[in-house]
Amino acid sequence: MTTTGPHGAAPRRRRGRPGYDQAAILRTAVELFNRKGYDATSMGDLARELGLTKPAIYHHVTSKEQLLGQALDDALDELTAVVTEAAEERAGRTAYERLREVVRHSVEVLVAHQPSVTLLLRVRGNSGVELEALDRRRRLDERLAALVADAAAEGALRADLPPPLVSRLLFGMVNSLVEWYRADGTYDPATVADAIATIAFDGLRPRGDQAS
Amino acid sequence: MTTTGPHGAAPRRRRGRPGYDQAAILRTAVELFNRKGYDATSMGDLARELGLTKPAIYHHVTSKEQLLGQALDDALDELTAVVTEAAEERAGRTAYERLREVVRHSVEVLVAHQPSVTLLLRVRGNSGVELEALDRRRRLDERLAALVADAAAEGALRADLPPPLVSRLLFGMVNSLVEWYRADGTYDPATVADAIATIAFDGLRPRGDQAS
DNA sequence: CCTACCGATCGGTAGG
DNA sequence: CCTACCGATCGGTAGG
Repeated sequence: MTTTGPHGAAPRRRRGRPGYDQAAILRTAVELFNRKGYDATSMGDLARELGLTKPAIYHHVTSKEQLLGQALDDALDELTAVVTEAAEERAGRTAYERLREVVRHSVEVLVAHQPSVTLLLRVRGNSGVELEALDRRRRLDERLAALVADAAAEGALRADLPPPLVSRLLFGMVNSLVEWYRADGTYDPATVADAIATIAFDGLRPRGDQAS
Repeated sequence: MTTTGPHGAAPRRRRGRPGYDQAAILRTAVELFNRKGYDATSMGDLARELGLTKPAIYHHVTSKEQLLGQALDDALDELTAVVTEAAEERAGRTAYERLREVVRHSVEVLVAHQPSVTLLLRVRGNSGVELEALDRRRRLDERLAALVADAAAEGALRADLPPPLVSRLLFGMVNSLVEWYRADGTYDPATVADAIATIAFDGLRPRGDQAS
């Protein structure tokens, strides 16, 4: 990213507009991809939003698909780290405790990386980049399902619900965050993480218990 | 679906190819829209899938957007019916009981109308049809939030969670169904509805007593 | 970083 | 003269 760069074509002298770097273009692109959908967003839309011409974008970026791939990698790297961390904490912690931690850390990642995670959760598999992302995501979901199964095997989860179904619904609730969460101060991430854990593990009904 | 139909233009004599009716084209279109995304699906794709030429489709359908609009209306009509039904049951039923019924009926609608509901949940607002659907959906979400607030005011839900947040998360879990549910016999709708209600209201941790 | 374009494909419609 | 379509192409725009 300094002097010459790998292409020999890196800008040595600055001329004209101050210019954007790749990261700034990526941020704007991901924001547009989420607002309109990836396919409905044209490189012309992105150029207008940036105040550049369409060809100018290709000075910083090789393709529209590359922008998508970088966002998906960001989301997947972060989510993978959450799951891997929990797996490495095996010593001295129950699966239930690790599952609760995964839920909490997942919420933190969803909030901190909401744009790229939102994009990930909407991928349909229309290209090589998308199919690769779907595959990585599927492997993540399998590791989460295994963690839920371990917690159930410990007896920490009620036995009358199939663990794979529980995993789907629990992380379905977590993932639904990206559809409505706004970092506008209404709820901070810890409040949301607590609410999800409370609903999922303890239930909405007041404790002390009664039946309908 | 019988003899003449409401338009007076029902086919009295068949000639040429057997032909598709509007409903069959809509079904195929919605399936494609969900598989590839609305914008990534061309009318040419739809024509190929149906074994027709592209102009032939326009014999039955006025535009691509009309197909989208019909699917979104189907989903919204069904979901509105669920919420309205619950509101009309006010007499003699608590808000908590009605909320549980809404969850159950929502799952049934999501399963029975999965293609159109899936489409609805992915709408971005890129056209007039989409903006209208988003608006109807927002009004539905408000009615659901009001029902959750009523249940909380009754004391049926724990007081330490903000009802608007509970509503988001509860129906986020319900809606996540469309991302993975397959009517392949793995889980029947009643099992899924029970699992969601159990997780949300009673929690995943084993209870001293469980009645439902 | 722009002007000027390309191969292809888009949603939709012409005449027959 | 109708229905159910076809081959071809419209004006614009996509990513590059």
